[in-house]
Amino acid sequence: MIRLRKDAEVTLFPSHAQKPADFQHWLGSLRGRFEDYLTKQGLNLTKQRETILHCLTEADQHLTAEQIYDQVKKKDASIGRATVFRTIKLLQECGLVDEIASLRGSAKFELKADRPHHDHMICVECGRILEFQSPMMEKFQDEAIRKQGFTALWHRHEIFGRCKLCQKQRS
Amino acid sequence: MIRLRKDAEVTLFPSHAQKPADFQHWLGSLRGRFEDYLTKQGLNLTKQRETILHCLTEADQHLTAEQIYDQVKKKDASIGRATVFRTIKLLQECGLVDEIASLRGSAKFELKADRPHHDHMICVECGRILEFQSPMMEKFQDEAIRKQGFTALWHRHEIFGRCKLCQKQRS
DNA sequence: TCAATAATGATACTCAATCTCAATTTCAAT
DNA sequence: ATTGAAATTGAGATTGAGTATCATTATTGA
Repeated sequence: MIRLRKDAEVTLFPSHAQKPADFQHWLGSLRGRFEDYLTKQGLNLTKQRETILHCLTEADQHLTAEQIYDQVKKKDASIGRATVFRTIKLLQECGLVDEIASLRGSAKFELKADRPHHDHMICVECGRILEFQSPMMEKFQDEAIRKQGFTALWHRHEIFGRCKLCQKQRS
Repeated sequence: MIRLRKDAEVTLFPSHAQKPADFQHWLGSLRGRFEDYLTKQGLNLTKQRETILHCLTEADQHLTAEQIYDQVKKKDASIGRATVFRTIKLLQECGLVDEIASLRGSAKFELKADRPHHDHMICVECGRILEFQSPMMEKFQDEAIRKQGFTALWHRHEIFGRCKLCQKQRS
């Protein structure tokens, strides 16, 4: 028999993460982590890659690659689309960025950085993405993985439906 | 404090579902459910749609639309790709088929029919899809949905990693 | 029967994402 | 600073899954 504390069940997150108080320091530390990873791979932190990371830190919502590209062009119009895609992939590899499947079409991305793992509810009406966390859910997931003898690399848990606001507008 | 029975936690499924003993009866009942849905929508159960459903009942693994198309052509070479895509969509709408995101590229589909809800582990090496079920995980998920005031329509919970066999081959 | 509607298959198209490749930049070792 | 190897880039071509179009065929209900 497993016993659970009721208050440990589920936590809702605000719809987009709050920026750290010391933004510059935070940005610097992320840049450092990116550079460490690149160096380890024999790659360099170019100004394009820095610009793209910078745009992601400024975003306060989940963005598609195209939306990131639009933001990037405001800072440096010469950066190409391919570079944005390539850099997002690098950021995923080093664990700084997570991909979230959008309803249809292009994927959306979020800066993971040091945020705790969380899952998503995606509104099929307005596209809003809500975040939640449930350590107990993770616990049972891990149990399934262990039982199966599987080695998990990453996972996605996405609930599609209608958010509170869009339900109101319907009725 | 919530108390859980340890044996209610996690169930693993065999990698592909077993066929019901009375296959013909099962197929007939699925055909009936499909027809009911179509009729309700003012649509007809054509021989093409019947053939596609039939192929899905015979499959013993998760298939991409293209793979379903290949199977369908063995039964009736005149059926077009578009019809396969359209029919899969109809089968999803009436709850007979579920979509599973594959690692990359095309989606995979499985016949849901009366199988209990389950989630998937997807091996990034060999593409194998393993199934598991955790009522408790669902419970916490529902709690998050309730707290958020969300109305869930469907969800996907997919764990990507390496299966037991592919780990062995690596070491 | 026959008009209205549904369904089909071939093909053109869309769109995100990836690939190619020549040109440029960066780095490490002189 | 110079140089050669390797990394990086941007433009544009390409891929590939899925969708839209549309003329033709099938089905339905009056």
